[in-house]
Amino acid sequence: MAKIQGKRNSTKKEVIIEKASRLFREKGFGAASMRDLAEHVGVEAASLYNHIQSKSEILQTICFKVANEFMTNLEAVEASNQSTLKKMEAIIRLHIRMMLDQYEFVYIADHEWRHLPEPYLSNFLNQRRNYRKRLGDILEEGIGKGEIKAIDPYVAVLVILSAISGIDSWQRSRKSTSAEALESNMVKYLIEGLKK
Amino acid sequence: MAKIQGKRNSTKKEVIIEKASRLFREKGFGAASMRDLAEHVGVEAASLYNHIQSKSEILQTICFKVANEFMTNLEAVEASNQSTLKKMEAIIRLHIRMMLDQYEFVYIADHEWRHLPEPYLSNFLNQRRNYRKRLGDILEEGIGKGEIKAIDPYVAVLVILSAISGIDSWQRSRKSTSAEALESNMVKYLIEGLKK
DNA sequence: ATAAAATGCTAACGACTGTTAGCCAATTAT
DNA sequence: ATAATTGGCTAACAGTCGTTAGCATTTTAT
Repeated sequence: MAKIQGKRNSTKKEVIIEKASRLFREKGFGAASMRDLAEHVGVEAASLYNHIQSKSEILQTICFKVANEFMTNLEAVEASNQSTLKKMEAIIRLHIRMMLDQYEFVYIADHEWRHLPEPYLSNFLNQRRNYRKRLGDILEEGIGKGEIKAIDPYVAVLVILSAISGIDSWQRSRKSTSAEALESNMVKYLIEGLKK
Repeated sequence: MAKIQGKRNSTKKEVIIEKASRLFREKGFGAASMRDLAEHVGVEAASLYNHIQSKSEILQTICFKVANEFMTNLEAVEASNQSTLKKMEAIIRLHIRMMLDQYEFVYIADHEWRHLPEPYLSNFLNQRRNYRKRLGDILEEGIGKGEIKAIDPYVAVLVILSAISGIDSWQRSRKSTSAEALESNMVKYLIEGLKK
């Protein structure tokens, strides 16, 4: 049975996935070994397999957890009755926040999905394509209604998502740019390019 | 002696690096094996070592080749007498072009630098920090002269570079967006956010 | 033609990979 | 108290990794 861990309010499987996310980001999925991971969890490598089925399963869990979270949020935004600009701002802000406080997970979903085994790889890429398509549709609708500038929606989505995912190279140590300032400045830049 | 290859106007070392760049991008540095690479070059794994010294050396060559190319261009732009907007546009266009026609190399310098061994890793990161700093200085000067909008230069650099590096997820197959259209649309979006 | 250098090959080393088997102790359920 | 389950351990497997040694062949220089 999956019981509650003593210290924290999380199962050991969750601890494993959390530690793994850090390791996968630092070394890359291929270069991170199960023995490495085991050491960080405080256990022998073989013992990991009492909680997970394979190394790939960890990657799958992380990637689809992130994908589902973004997708759920997108659906909420789509169903809302805001203006196009407000919708885009909501999405942009969510992406930035996710990047800031679920950094490891988002990073892996962004950069290590290549190592997903089939059929999960195709599945993941389909979801991603679908997500971007629907973001583009929001922009296109906004253009049709004359709410935003007539920019190529595909390029705009590319720019917005890539810009945010680039926060991974942000130097958290810099005092000059706090998380809040980063978010507001980035929103400003990205939204400004959409306004008429 | 490093002699000229029969077919092409390139040494075998260059062929190895070219094939490796493709492989490193597809599988990641850690997951790409020398035996894999050897097969693509048409040779046994051990024979590679007649032309290179190690797997890491290939990564180093690629990363610093790209870094030097960008740095050289930046110096030319800095020395020029253009307006801030023109300077930024020149830099943006170069980045996009590099991304489009030296895709594999740029991708690796962007994503696989983590696997550089010390002291090359520190060296590379220093160069990158320096590059971004100087891009930020160009923007700051433009703001001081009142040529562009008073945006946070650090964030602007982050957005611009990240947006361009995100072209790696661009679907070349899409007929709807040619390389030229992509470039002009992207420049438009990114430059627009800088204008007053 | 002969020497020298470059480049290929096979075989192998030692280290490391993800994962499984089998056993034992601790915890939980009856 | 006893049985059942969970989760830890050690040992090991079969495979792959980057790399080196030693030898053979081809190409270049003299």
